[in-house]
Amino acid sequence: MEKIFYTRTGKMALGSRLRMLSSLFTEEAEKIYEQNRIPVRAKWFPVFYMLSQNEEKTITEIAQEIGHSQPSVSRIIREMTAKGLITENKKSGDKRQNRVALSAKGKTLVPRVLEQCADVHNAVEELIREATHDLWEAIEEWEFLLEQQPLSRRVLQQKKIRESSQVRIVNYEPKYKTVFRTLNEAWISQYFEMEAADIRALNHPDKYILNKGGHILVALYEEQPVGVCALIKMDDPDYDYEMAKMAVAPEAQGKNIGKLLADAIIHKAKVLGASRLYLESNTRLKAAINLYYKLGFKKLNNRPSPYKRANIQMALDL
Amino acid sequence: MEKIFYTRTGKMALGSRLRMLSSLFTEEAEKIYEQNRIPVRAKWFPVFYMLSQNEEKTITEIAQEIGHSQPSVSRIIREMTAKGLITENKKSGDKRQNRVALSAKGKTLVPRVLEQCADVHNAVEELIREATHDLWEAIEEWEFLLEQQPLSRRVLQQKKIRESSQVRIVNYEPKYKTVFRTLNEAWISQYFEMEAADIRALNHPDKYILNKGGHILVALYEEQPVGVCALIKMDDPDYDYEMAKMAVAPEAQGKNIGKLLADAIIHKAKVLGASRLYLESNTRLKAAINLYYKLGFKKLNNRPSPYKRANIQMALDL
DNA sequence: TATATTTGCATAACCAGTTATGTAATTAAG
DNA sequence: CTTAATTACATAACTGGTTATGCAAATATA
Repeated sequence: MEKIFYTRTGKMALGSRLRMLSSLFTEEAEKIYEQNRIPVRAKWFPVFYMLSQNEEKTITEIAQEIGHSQPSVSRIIREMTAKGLITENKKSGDKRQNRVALSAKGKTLVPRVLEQCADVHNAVEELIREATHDLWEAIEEWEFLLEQQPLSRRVLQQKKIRESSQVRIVNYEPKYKTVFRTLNEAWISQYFEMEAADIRALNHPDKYILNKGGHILVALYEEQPVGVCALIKMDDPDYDYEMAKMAVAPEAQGKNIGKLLADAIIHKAKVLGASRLYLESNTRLKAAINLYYKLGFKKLNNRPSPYKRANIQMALDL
Repeated sequence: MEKIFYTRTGKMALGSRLRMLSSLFTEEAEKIYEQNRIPVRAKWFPVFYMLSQNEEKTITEIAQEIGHSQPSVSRIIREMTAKGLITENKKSGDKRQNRVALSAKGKTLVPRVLEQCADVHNAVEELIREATHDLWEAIEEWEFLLEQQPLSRRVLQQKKIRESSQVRIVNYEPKYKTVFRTLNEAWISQYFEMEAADIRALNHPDKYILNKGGHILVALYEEQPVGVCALIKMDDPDYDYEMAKMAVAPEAQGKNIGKLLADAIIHKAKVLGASRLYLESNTRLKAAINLYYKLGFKKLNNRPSPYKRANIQMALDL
């Protein structure tokens, strides 16, 4: 492969580089058996090795132990049988099983294969010593890291980071009045029903939110308003503000906008000197509840609410 | 794959680990396209990327640039065409060529694919930062090291090292008389013809070699004599000894025995206080001549020889 | 004890690549 | 200017793996 291609596509090429390196190894392995005149195919090795550990085994056992699929082992056994390395069907009780073992001819090859195996081991170890970056350790580590969190998840996170950087949170202006109403109407009427308190607040945000000492923030993605959230002054002496009326346009979801809005609202509350935030929601809104937990909100016990849909209430100490 | 299997077979499993890791990447790549709703197969990426660099290209050009075989690109282009991403056959002069380019539909996907490509790049870079062993660098280094000397060569060297350690060089004893004769007869009559001087020396090594102040060393492999070499006292004031009658049994060749014998002979000569060694040979014996050069012997100009087959003469200053 | 489920494995079909092959178009050589 | 060699590419066949499928044997369940 052209080196140029790698450097131009960046780390995206890691997959194909791995493929190339692994196919190089496969080819070389085949050559090694040839040069030692061992009549065993390189790809038989795992099966051969398991059987060299003297006991007879079933196809499925071998497959599990070497991490191949059962049909793959099935075929390798067929090929090895054709070359006379395997005695098949040493039937035990279970007639479904194909208990296989190395034939006499197969057994005579064992020491040579194991010697060669040791040579390969040493050659690889020497390569590792020669290199400054330990490929073996690196693979082990990557297997672990990718098991912790698969590449696809990691890429998704990168996407969110990238898209977050294209989001701007701005203060409410009269031109966002419609957006504030429609975005909220959308999710409320999708999951629940619009209530009197909703209609009041959404139709007259100045009167019911802003003029009472509240605030509204708007999220812009590519300069278009796609999310809103309100910080409403409360009368309750225990709480300073309520975080409410958070809505993100469906087409802009998955871009971390909810989180960015909430962060901005919390920051705003702190700047305003608040020490405790309140919110109410409904457990059907899984993603939202999840976000609130991540922000540090804690569930609290019933407090009267003007909304029928509220079945969970949470608070955050700033 | 069972972790146990790795640890038991040692570094031999490197190939299959690489294969597993690379197939993991392939699967994840497919998922990533899916989760971003990009209607492009992961395996199309290299081709797509090349074409996104705006110019139209021929199949073969693409294949060379991305390092795939031509039929592989041919098929990818067919698949992409079926999905309407490619406009084919933008015919230039050469009617054999299939000049392809992204269609309008294909072009609309370019920014999304490139964005995703950047996300993958960043995700991998973060993984590299997270890991202590740099997989990317390791692969690069291994590609280089294996290009310098392929794995099969390295394994061969390991084999030689292992077998060398099973070789013992011992002094001649009367019981090795037959071996000394037959091993030498074998190669002489295979390549040339036995001459009078050969027959004398091989039948009466005591009289013609040992009693004249010469020595014979024997190489044992698994306690069997498989190689011989003689150090013959010379009359010539310019040279102390001649290294001659070196022979290794065909079945024991490739185990570095020739080298070990020669080293031992040279060492013996030094111990005996010699300062210059002489040998004669024939250029048809490529492997032998090669060995002599490696030992430091230098070609010299004609000196009379009792042997017809001698067409090259060499000397080594100790 | 009859029936449903599970298991072991062979076989088939698929996959993403490869090498080998055939053919038409082009270029080089006589 | 004809013939030979080369080139571009599609197609076929192979490779080393996979998943899907089907069947018979064994086990669990009613």
